[in-house]
Amino acid sequence: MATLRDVAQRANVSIRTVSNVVNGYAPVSDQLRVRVEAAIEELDYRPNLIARNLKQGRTGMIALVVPELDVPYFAELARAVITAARQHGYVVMVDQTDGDPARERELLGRDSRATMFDGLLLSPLAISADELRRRGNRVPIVLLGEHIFDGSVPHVAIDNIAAARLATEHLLGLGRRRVAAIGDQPYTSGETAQLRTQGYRQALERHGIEADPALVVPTVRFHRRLGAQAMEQLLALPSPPDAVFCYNDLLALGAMRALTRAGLRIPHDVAVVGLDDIEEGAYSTPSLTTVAPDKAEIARVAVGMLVDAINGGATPPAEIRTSHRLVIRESTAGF
Amino acid sequence: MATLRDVAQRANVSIRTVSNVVNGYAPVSDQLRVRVEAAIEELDYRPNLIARNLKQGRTGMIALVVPELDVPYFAELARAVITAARQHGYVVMVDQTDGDPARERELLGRDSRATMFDGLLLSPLAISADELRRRGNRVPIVLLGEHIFDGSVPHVAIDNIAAARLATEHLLGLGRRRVAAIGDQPYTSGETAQLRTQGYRQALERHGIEADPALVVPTVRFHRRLGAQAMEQLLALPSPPDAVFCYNDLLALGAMRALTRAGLRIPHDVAVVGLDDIEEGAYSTPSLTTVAPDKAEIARVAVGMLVDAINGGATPPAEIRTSHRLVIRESTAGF
DNA sequence: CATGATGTCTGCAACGTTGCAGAGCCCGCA
DNA sequence: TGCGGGCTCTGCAACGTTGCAGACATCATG
Repeated sequence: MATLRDVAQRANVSIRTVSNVVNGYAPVSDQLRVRVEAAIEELDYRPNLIARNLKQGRTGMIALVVPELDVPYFAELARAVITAARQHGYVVMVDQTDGDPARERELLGRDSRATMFDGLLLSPLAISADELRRRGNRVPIVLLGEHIFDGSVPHVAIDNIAAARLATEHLLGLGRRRVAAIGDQPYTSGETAQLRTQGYRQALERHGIEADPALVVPTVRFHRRLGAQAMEQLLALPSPPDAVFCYNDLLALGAMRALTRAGLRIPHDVAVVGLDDIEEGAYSTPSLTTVAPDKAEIARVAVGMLVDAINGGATPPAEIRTSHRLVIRESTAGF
Repeated sequence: MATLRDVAQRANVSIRTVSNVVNGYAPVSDQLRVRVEAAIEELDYRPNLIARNLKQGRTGMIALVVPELDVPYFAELARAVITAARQHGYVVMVDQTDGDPARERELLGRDSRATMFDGLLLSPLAISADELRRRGNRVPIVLLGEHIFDGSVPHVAIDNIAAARLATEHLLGLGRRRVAAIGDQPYTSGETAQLRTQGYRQALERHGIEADPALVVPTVRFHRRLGAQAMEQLLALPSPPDAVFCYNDLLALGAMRALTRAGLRIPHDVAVVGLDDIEEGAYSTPSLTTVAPDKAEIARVAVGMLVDAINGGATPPAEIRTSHRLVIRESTAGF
């Protein structure tokens, strides 16, 4: 690989001048510029970005860390983040933790590659705010999605309680009275799920319906298969539900699959609502009513905050609530 | 951020010794090691990876470039690549081109960030082998997926002709005789699609069935909506098909959606086969028969070749065919 | 013609790290 | 006691780039 030095030698100018030509910094006479550009061309010189990064103390890269990249929600979010980052001149390194707490913690550890990035977008599953706070002031971090939040780390998420309430009230509005919930996670790291359960309960309460504990089915993760299993469990109840709010679309798609297999009609026998608005739900049979977070907005806001933190240094840690809306499709609207 | 120098000062040793402790290179006495480690701890020192990279001439990062990250196939592939790369000690920068030829070419251009990576995995849509060859010997590249190949760039893909033939013959084996194909791309950059069309034709030929041009519907891209549109077009024919081979699962899911909406039964009226084996197809209603490429194998082989090229220097450009198999589900097997 | 202003170009140092070669020390052995 | 060898530790230089300060030439101006 040709370096600035090689080009300088060939063009018979100083290294510095070549650098000036490459970056368009200082004024360079046309004569020299032409000569330098010719040398660049002949040697097929390309700037060594690593050296440039070292010198400038920045890489122009941010990292996006998600649990699983092939979960449609994260894939769609990743796409939005890449697009948003690009508009600020950043590229995105995507990594996944497989939901493994140890892998999440690696990020904060001593040998983390985090120093290669100007900033970090993290969608945490297991890591606590406490751990994050203790990490000292290193690379700027913005959290994506809900998590216990103590004000020390900026984060961007929808209002999970309101979103869950909206979904549940939609089902109640259809006249359903035995509304189940799939996806609760009543243990430490399941804050998002717990908030959604709160929203679900609030909606029931507002309609004067007593919550039936048997109708709230926890799942360790938010995958199709677990949604199907949970639905089967609900159908086996003495008095099965006439509607289900699933904490994400994958659970809902799995639940619909189980309903169909059981010979039940959606929404006639059981209405289904999801959350995430992944593209798959718009094409499923039946198509899925869902609460849609504005992923582009999440990405835009999060990347914006991160870039501010990178440039400005001290942005006040903020907790941003992005918008969501109900998208009504066949799974609650007739077929 | 503390540097080696800071730690060295605090521990009263040379910079070099600190470096040795950090990297475990030379033997260091326990006494010194403890002192250095204490200083590291107190200053919360972390190695500057950019400087290390510059010194060592490698970054430990490879880039994966795909058209669209939220297309399930690419998301699943990306996950497999990240996993495979991790086992070689590499992390993966994922970028997407949105299928924009200009964005693909940027990668090879002078100001590309490609110099930040030790290697490049590229799933090209628009770029030609010719352009790739001309790029001179820079970062090692391995291509993913089918593309016109002249032996100058290594690439990894399934045998598209065989895969398409397998799908089509499965439909013919069910006794279907009007087998349609959705997804042809009879223009420059559509080599993958063209190969699948060849396989489709070969299967028809082997069964002595004359190909009906009206049954081959091209689509500009491989998305659900286009699959639905193509299916509607086929249903409008005077003599509609009794089976469809879709060039990927998304097209197939869209097609099934159109069939269901039209009140037709799958597979009773029309059988459907896709290609890619995305998880979504296992949970659709009906679930989707598909030809499954071994994505883990693709990732493993491609990353392996890339790492070899990075280390060894000159690996012979090879064209690797990875395996595929037919996964039979409800869309061709009764409901 | 002297002067300063302007316009080009350059050398030096530094970013933080690691490779290399060698310095100093201590130990065991003759 | 002297010497060689092994074990620790260190200083220097370099990776390829850019910031800075300044050198030099040219030009306009008084």
